[in-house]
Amino acid sequence: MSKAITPREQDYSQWYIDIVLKAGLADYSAVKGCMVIKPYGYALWENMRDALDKMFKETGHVNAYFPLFVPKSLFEAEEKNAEGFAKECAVVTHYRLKTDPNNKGKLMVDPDAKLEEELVVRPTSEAIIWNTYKGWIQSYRDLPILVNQWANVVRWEMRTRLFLRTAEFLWQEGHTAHATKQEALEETVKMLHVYGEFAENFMAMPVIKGVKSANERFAGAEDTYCIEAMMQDGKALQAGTSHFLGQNFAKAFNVTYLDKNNKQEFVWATSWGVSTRLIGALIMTHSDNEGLVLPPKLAPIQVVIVPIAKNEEQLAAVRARMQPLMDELKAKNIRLKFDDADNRTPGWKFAEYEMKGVPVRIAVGPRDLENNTVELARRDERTKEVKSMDGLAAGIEQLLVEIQENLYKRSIQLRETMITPVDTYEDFKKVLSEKGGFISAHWDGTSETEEAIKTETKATIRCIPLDQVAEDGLCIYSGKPSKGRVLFAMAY
RNA sequence: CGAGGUGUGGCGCAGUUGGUAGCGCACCUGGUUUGGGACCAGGGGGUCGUCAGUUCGAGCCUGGCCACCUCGACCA
Repeated sequence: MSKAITPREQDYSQWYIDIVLKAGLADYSAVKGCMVIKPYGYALWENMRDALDKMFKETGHVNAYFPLFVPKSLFEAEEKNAEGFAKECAVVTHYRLKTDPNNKGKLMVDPDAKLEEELVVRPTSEAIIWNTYKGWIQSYRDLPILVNQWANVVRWEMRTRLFLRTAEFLWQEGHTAHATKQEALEETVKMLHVYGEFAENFMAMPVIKGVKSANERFAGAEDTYCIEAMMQDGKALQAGTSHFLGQNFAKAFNVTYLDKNNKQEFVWATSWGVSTRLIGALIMTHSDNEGLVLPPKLAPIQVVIVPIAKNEEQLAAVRARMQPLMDELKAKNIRLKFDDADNRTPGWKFAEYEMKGVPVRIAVGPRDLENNTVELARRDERTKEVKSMDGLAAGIEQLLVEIQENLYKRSIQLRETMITPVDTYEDFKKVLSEKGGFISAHWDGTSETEEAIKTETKATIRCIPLDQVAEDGLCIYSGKPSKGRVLFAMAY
């Protein structure tokens, strides 16, 4: 592994790629656009997944699993959804290979094994799930259905980026069914807040909650709510979405229930999801030129102990001295690694764990054993100090909390500087090209205006913030009246 | 899909006028080391992306093909 990563200032894209590869999160694979998530990256995802899963269950959801394949006839049932995804669907047409008679040792698709009906590899699961829900729902007593699934999906993207947009990715998708519009709307917003809370509390990543404009809405949704995060380079990243699907899927799949008055009604739906893209968001929110920076709540390793020893006896002495501390930390459920690998020097390990974003590092050597101290280093601020071994476990526990808070504080400060209100299109273009970030501006509410701005500047409306203040103004583009500001940005 | 790039040991790369493959890191052994990516000595490991052509001889020349990456277009 080479030593340096490309500095952020020099080439942000390359910096990001370097972090992903050199921190050992993921690798390129033999398949274009698909990545291998390596153990360290997967451990990070597992921590995210576990925290989210707990939050889903606390809000009454249960997990289930639906098929990877969606028969084409089901996939196309909800027209807007199908159209929206059609261009990026992988399709299974055959179910068998055979040896190629003209090419020894090679296989070919068996033309006799053509499927009667093509199977779409799910880019999202609304279709297969709503086809299933049809059989689950007869009465209002069957509602609500609050199901989530952890799964992989495939979207055959032209252009991929590690974690941010891969052809196959891991995610969770919640699919709920409700008796009333009101309840479905409440669910949509509730899950948006779950995502917001996860982003802020666990990822230490500030997000803006809002609603998508019609142009950016999920195909098949009545409304798409989202959390939008601001990356260090001034580009926005959609970090999670929660969709109010109305009765679109219920109508497409004829999912109805009998209400208390024995009246047949269509079911109301929501769906919501976050993906491994969050790992990309995490990287671009906190990391620096030394590598990854991870919030303690999600870090696979929260504390690493690097022993410094000239020989086996010294190593044994360090280990013995650290054992009580390690026991204490483990009792506090702190994820810990004691790195006694003898083929790496301490200096190498210091650099390596900084690259991997481990929040707290402890170095202990003979000098410390003598003085009853350790060297304690924190990744977020890259500072280190000598601390007494006495009361260290509690101090470390506190430090992890402090680092978590500091990362959030730091990123929200940066984010605040990245929201710029503008009142003219000239200023809009100027801020966009010179500074980036979110631009808060008046918009007349039409798709035409949004489209025109996108064509001219590549910026899109990231969201209409939920906390938008009522303010009369004029659309920066059309000059028509507007009742509040929306957020524009260049986006990933 | 457009532009560019790259394919040589696990990784990163070099390879001159064509003469039968090398460097750094990593790995193995031994020793010295270890407080910010250690050092010495010895050692193992490569059908040079693929197919064809030119040639006595191809990593190198010619042509085709394939793969992956980057940037852009596209993208809920």
